[in-house]
This record gives sequence, C-alpha cells and structure tokens, in this order.
Amino acid sequence: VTTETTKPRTARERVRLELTNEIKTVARKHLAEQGSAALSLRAVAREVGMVSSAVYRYFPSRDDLLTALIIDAYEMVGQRVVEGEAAVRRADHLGRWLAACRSVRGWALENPHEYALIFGSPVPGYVAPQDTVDPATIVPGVLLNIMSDAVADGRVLGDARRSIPRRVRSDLHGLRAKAPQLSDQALLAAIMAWTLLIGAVSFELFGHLHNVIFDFDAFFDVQMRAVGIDLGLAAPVSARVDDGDRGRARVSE
Amino acid sequence: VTTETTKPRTARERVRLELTNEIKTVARKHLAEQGSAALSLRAVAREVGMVSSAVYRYFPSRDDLLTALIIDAYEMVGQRVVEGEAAVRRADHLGRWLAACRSVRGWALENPHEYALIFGSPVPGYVAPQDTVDPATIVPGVLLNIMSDAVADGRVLGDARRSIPRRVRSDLHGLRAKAPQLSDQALLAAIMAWTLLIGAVSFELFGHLHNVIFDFDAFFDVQMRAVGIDLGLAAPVSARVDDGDRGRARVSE
DNA sequence: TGTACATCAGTGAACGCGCGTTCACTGATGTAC
DNA sequence: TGTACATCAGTGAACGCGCGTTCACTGATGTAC
Repeated sequence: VTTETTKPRTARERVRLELTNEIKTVARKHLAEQGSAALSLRAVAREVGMVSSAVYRYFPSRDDLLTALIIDAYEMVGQRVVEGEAAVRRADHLGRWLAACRSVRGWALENPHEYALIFGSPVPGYVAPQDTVDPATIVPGVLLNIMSDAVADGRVLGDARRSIPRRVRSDLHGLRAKAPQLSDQALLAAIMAWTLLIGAVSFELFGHLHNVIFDFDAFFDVQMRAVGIDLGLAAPVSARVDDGDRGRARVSE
Repeated sequence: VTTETTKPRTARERVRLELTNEIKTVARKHLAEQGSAALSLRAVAREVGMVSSAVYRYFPSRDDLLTALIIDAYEMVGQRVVEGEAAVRRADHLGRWLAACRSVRGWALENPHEYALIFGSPVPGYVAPQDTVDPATIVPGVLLNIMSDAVADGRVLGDARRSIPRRVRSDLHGLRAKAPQLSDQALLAAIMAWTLLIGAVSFELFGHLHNVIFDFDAFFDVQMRAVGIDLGLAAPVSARVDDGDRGRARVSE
C-alpha cells in the first residue's frame, strides 16, 4: 500500500517516501497491538527512532496519521476481496459471493484492530475526511458487480412483489449509477446482504456470540451461503423461472 | 436502573446508594458526550463534587465503573424493547418484531455512545466480566419469544429443506434451551435476523451509509419488515398454505 | 564545474495538560454494652 | 440512655506517567546561475 502517486525523483524524496511508509508500518503495528485509542505519535516516533516532533514533518497531526491508516485498511480489505473474488469462475455467482465474504472475514480475523477502526465505533473526535470515501466503496462495489453479472446472465434478483416505499426507492436510485441493471428490490437486498456480512464479522470479532457459537468457520459459511442463496445467486437460470416453490423458499429464511 | 438489590437500612446506606447512582449518572452523561475512551474518573469526581480519590469508595477502579455502565446500558435497551414489544397484540408477531426493532433503534439514536459501548468495538484493555452476560441476553431473548409464540400459533419458521452442517447444528442446540420449539433452521434465521438488526443500526449510527441512504427511518423499517417476513412472522396461519399473494399483501402496509 | 542560496529533515527543550491510583489523615455515623 | 469503640466517607497531597503540539535551532540536501 503506497502513499504517493508520483514517483520519487530525488534521493530526498525517496527517503521521505520510505520514512512515511515506515511510520505508517509502525503505527499499524501499534494499532494492531493496542487499538486506535492507544495510538500515540510519541510512541510511534520512539519506535521509528525519531524524536516525536520529527513526525510532524510527515503527518501534520495525529488525526492525519489515523486517516492514512484508515485508508490503508480499506485498501487492504478491498484488495483482498478483489483477489479472492477474482479467483472464482465468473459464472459461479454464489461462489464469488462466498469468496468475497470469506476474504472480508479472513482479513478481519488477521487484523482485528484495523477492522474495528473502519467498521467499529467511530474514533471519538475524529471526522473522516473525503479521501476515505473511495477506498471504502471497494468491497461493496465487488458485491454489486457480482449481482450485476448475475442479472446479465439472466437471473432475476430481488422479489419484484415486495413493495418499497417511494422515499426508500429514491435513496436507492443513487446507488443505481453503480449497478444500472439492478432493480430496487435487488439493491435493497444488496445492502442488507452487505449489512449482514459486516454484522456477522462484527458479532464474531466483538464477542457477541461468545458461548453461543463455537465453530465460527462453519457458522459464518452457513450464514453467508444462506444470504447468497436468498439473494438469488445460486439457482441455475432454467430452474429459476418456473420454480413454483421459490416464494416459500425465499420468505422462510 | 438500580444498583443494590437489598433495601438500605441506615442513613449511611441510603446516602451511599444515592451517591453511587449519582456517580453513574454523571459518568453516563460524560459517556454520552465524549465516548467511552474519554470517560475519566477524575472528571466524573469533579462534576459530582468530590475529590477524585473519593470515588474509590464506590467503584474500586475505572473498569468497574465502566462495567456498571455497560450493565445499565444493556438493561436500558432491554427494558425499552420489552416495553415496546409488550404493547403489541400478542398474535401480531410481525408487529411485535417490528416494535422490538424500532425500540432498539430508537434507544440507539438517543444514546449513541452507550450503544457503541455495548455493540461497537470492544473497549481496549477492558474484559467484560460475567455480570454483563445476563443483561445482554434480554433483547435476543425477546426475539426468541416472538418466534416461539409464532410457532406455538402454528406457523412454520425456517426452511426445513435448507441443510445445516452437523457442527453448526450442535452449536445451535445450546440455544434450544431458550426456545425448545424452534427448529435448527429457525434458530439460524433468528441469529441472522438479530445480526442484521444490530448491523443495520450500527451502519446507520457509524455512518457507513452516509451519502447512500438519507431517509433512515423509512429504510430501517423496510429492512426490518423484510426480515420479519422472511422469518415467517407475517402470514396468518390459514393463509400461509395457499396465499399466493401473501408477499405483496404483507409487505406493503 | 563551482559556488551561493533556498529548502527541507531532524533535534531538543518546553508548554500545559490530564490521567489512575495510593496513602495517611480527619471527622462523622453506626453499634454494642 | 449514655458512653467507648469500630466502621466508614471524604480529604489533600503525592507518585509517576504519557500525551499532542510548538518553536528556534543546526546541518544536510537540492537548485540556479
């Protein structure tokens, strides 16, 4: 995960880029060990081997360092999900969805504090700047792509009979730009699937199913498979059209 | 939300109970204003009008104060949900589910930091003691009650055809104690519904649908209604079997 | 190519702050005879 | 009912700590002529 887009020309610039990355690396390590609240500029500086005030040459404040870490975290999950999903056969939409889900969870388990940084409670006093928006959309974007591909392959996602109030429809229209083929029902289902995915990972990571679920690997898979099937990603095109049982199947989960 | 179970006998005990509650109230206020990381014993003591060391007569450490607040928070949502759900006609299972969902969200919007305290990222370095377990189960317990009542009224919850691996089934058996009538599929669906509920509130509160959804009231309702219908809480017993239009009829309103 | 100047990285001291927790103490409230 | 003693609440000072940020500074690296 790099920091600058332009290549360094002078030796000074190269060193600057290296040090910027080293600061971020150390900061990430501290974050991983103690969480965001304990992230201190001074401690990072100490470990990098600088005096604390020198860090200000690289990050104008602690919040800017945090922002860099947040962006990196979004890009890390994003990359992981993109790679995981890309490894699956294009036509296997359910498989792609599952791969994306497992990538998110796998990354979260390996980087719990970074996950908490982006999907947990907001850091008090910290306001996310605009640059965090784009990287944050990578993962949901992958989900929308999978669904769009499924529709392009002839599947019907979302139950057209489910009515959605006008006010919600107009919100959903904003999302339509990224997935023009999806119906309102499909978009709603997409957001719900995305919510459930993050909700499930958060529940596991934050201990809300402690002493209830023990085999989280299997449990997560069962859940995400159910979501993918309910999304309509599983059934072959031919079987879907005249499946009289579909209504009951969808409603009951 | 009280602290001691035994009634105070002497004047000293009465004062002690009052002060304990005042400390908690002030702490709750600070929590609401700045979040859990900023919760400081000294600041609370200052506002209560004590010297900081005096607080140690009431709470042996900052963590114990936090624990008290966490328990209170669970009890607050719990009570709110129980009340909200109790106000709905017993046979209206979908209505009860919606009332419970709205109670959770309403409480969360009014007490965002307390919500974050119990459903957000864990407080770093803090380990939840055993006493937080019982209050934490109130809300999910209500959900299980609703589903159990639905089954008792003759509804079939959960798609029996959905296969669940043995390892997951055995985890679910632990839950069965609280809702003996529910099938594995129904229990799985219950956890997923609970996950989606908290996920949706968290997404809204933590800003993950910022610039995507604007009318959160309507959006939340649509989502939770969909979940309730998919759970199987909507259809009347007689209509369930042969009501082809059920989806649309119920979903609208 | 060599020199004068501008830019930048890193230093070290300081400011001002708040925190959790301990401890010996005073004085008030409760208890037992 | 009155007195002696035990219990408890609250005080104030102190310990030891770490934090973010500013500022005048030195010395090294880059740039323009």
